[in-house]
Amino acid sequence: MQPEARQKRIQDHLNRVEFASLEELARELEVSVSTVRRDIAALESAGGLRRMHGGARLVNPPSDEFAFSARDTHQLTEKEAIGRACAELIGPNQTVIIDAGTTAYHVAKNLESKMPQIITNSLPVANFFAATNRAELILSGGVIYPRLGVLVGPLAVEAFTKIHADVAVMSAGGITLDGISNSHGLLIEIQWAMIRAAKKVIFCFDSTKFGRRSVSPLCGLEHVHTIVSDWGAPEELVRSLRGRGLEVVIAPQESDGS
Amino acid sequence: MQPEARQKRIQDHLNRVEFASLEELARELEVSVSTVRRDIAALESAGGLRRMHGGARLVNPPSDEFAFSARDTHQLTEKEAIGRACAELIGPNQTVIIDAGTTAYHVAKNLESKMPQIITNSLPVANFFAATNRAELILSGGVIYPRLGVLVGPLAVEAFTKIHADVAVMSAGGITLDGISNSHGLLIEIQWAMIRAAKKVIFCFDSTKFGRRSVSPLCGLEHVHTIVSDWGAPEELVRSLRGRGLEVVIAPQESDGS
DNA sequence: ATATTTCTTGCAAAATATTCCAAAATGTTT
DNA sequence: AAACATTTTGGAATATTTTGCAAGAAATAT
Repeated sequence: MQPEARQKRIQDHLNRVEFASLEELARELEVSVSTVRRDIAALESAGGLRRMHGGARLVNPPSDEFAFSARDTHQLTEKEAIGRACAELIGPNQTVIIDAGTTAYHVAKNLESKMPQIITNSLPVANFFAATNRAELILSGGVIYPRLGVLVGPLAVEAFTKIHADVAVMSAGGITLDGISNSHGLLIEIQWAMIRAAKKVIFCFDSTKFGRRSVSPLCGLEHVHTIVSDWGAPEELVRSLRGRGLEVVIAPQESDGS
Repeated sequence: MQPEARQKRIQDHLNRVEFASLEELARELEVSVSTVRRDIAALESAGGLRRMHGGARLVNPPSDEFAFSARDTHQLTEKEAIGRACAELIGPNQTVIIDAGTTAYHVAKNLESKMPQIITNSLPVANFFAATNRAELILSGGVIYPRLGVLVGPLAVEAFTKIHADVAVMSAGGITLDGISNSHGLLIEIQWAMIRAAKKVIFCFDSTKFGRRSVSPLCGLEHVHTIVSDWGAPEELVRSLRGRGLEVVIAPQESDGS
């Protein structure tokens, strides 16, 4: 097989899995590890991927988690359903804040057709729209928090205190009747700024987050207007939330396209 | 079979498979490898396909990836050499501003070992460092300029007016004795802010940029401390620049660990 | 700390490209 | 149809590129 064809296959493979070990690629392409090594070196120069110890990873990953990780695919269909349902709550040409985090990312993916103006501190969201050109995307400044691809720090907070938005699409680590909490303390201050900047606040939780309390409390339920979750959300808690005057949207299980 | 008909079959075959090896084509058309070789040579000069080691490839692949700023393969080896040479000018633990643009991107790729603090408005640079903790990366805010993955606008300018850096690694569209110019007017204001924010200003140009003048003037040479280019830079202009007191670094053609 | 895996580098073997030439095929003229 | 000129083809000898391997260096894991 010719080098260029092989390199294209490597790039394609990586576009699907985001990270691949050399051995994996060598087995798949039926060439030696040395050859794969040379190929990914060439591809790195071209800029499509980045060489890592043990393999190669995509430079602009479409999501912030490795797609091959089994743990992620677990909640994937739920998050996609939530993404579709939440996107329907958002009208065309609105200004919408997108929080960092996988669930909010799935909402963003469904927003393309609404010609929105998006404001975010999430690198994956930015990458998604940088490629498509169907939305105006404002990225907050900040320092990159390595594992998550989130922008944090004073620059990020400041960006959100200076703007106003129609909607904020948020996600967090847990929700109880006492309020919403998140596991990453660094994000709390930014999320606060997001909530204050938006006229309407939507929180997205996959159903495993219900009744869970993470380390850092984020805000009380009085700051939230709408909650979107999947079909697995505990009925009783949903009822209580509605009793508090919150709109709770449950995404339907069936998927049309996938 | 006549040559013309055979060449048409080759082109058709390639339109289906995108890549084809010589042996494959020879078998399919029942002619010798030599003949196929001559045919694809003819087709290449006609422009329908591109010849490569082992076979041929469609010149215009149907599903070519979206063109992102970092994927520009023009003057690739030169830019990589410039990247290596320029990285050597930067000390460990420095605060470095990296301009958006392919040449500056190649500098960034060589900076990881220096434990730098990087400040940039380039999404490709951010993506490159997104998964490492060997560099602290600060991304300016701003709205994404779609094709290039650059952050522009007031947020971006403001981010650079508020910070200070040891070095700024810049790139631009052209350099003459009158000064430096760039083709994207949107970037001028940001680049100005970068230059003001840095104690030392390094400009990287591949040699094709010498003597070229782009539409928007950016700054005079008095704001520049160092210029890095490749071995193709015109001697006379280099001498003149040195006469003006500028440090001019010419990257060596072969890659050696100097 | 040591042990293991992965990376680099240099080299020989294999695969592919280039150039040239004679045989075969095609076209032209008598 | 025969003789000749022209083009095309297949193949051989020689460069060039690519590939796989192995030993030492570097990075990561234990």
